[in-house]
Amino acid sequence: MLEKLSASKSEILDAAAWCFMTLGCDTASIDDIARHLGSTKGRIYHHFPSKGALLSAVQLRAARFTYQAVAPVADASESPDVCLHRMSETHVMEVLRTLPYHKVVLQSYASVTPKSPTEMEQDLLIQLRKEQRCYAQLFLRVIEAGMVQGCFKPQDDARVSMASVLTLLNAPLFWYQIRPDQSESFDRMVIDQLADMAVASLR
Amino acid sequence: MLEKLSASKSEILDAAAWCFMTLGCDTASIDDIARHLGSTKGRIYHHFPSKGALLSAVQLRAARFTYQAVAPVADASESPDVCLHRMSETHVMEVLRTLPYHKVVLQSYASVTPKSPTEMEQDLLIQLRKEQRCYAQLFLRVIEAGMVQGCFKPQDDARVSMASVLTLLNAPLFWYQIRPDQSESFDRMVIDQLADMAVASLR
DNA sequence: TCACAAACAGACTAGCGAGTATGTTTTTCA
DNA sequence: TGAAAAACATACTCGCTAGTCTGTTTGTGA
Repeated sequence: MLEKLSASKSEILDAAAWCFMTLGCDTASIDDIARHLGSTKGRIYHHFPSKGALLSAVQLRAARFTYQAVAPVADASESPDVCLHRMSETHVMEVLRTLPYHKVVLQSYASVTPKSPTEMEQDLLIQLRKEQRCYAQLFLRVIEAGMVQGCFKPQDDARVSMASVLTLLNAPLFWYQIRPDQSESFDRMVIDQLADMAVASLR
Repeated sequence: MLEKLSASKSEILDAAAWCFMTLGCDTASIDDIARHLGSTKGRIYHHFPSKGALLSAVQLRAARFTYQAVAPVADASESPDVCLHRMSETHVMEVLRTLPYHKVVLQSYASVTPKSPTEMEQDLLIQLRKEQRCYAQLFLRVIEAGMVQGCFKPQDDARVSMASVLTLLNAPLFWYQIRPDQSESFDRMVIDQLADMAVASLR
């Protein structure tokens, strides 16, 4: 779960996430990423066996960013609505901090069927789905607890509620722009408003 | 706004939307779409000048599907929360009905920068953004009205609320699967639940 | 300091896919 | 009914990119 990655590898992932975000996962070429690094493809293919593996590594890292941030604040002994509110704040905060990674995940969420996936790339995809499910469970548990305890309105399918809430919390991926004038107050406003909406949507 | 399109052109758009959805906008080739139609690229290039134009046409049609469905029920003389609830129901219903088109929009929402856009493709993109903004205005107006009248909680930026609500209503794009056993009741459940959540998230 | 491996650079190939150019069929209409 | 245009089919080109192969540099440990 926590394989440490070298500085060079991490740098490559950052560049890949950035290029995938701005150009699109398929449009961005390995040469684009290498150029953005100020080096050549030799460096990339030395660390990653294929483009698909590189893409999966970016997505995997995105999932782990949010998991490592949110898991510590998912305290089951607390009131579910309070707990969900802090989880939501933390999630949005982390998404804004590591935006390129999550925009890549967003892109590849739509088209689920790669054309000719390698055996190993298939395994990476399975691993990715597993960790994503694991992360979603954090939210599902607190939402179900809230429905049982009565602070959330009971629904036919709590998984629909969970998925919808997570989508709501990821809404900034569609319109948030990284600007030079990183207005701290704007971020704070977005975080608060989305967390409020997430909790309110379940009442 | 309402250019009638021939039966053949419409059929091509359906096939393109399907292939773009299942294979991805960039992965799906013109030959893939032609094969799915039981014909060859000649037919497609006779109706559309380029792949980018075809993609834009799909996205434009998606925007018009929802607009034509929702605009009639956006009654400003009504209570904003009631109005938003019916708009939300209608939106989700239409999205589920024309799912492939909207999944294509979802995909191309992430990567905003095509590599070398033609002059004409640029114009199509501008036209598309304009109609999308126009559709979003329908929701923005009723949300702002609700905040003024007091049935919605006032926020710093109503546009953030609007964008988040629309994202929430599009949540099925991430997990809804077209199945042979189109359970009508499941659709109804999803529609109701999402519309409820959308209105509740603003209180 | 020397061997050896890791970490790259640079040139090359092979295949895929967008777009084109031209032929063929079908429809339309005068 | 005949000619012209629309609606396709087929064969081809050409650029781009993933992946490879072979050199070259930089650390690293004995």
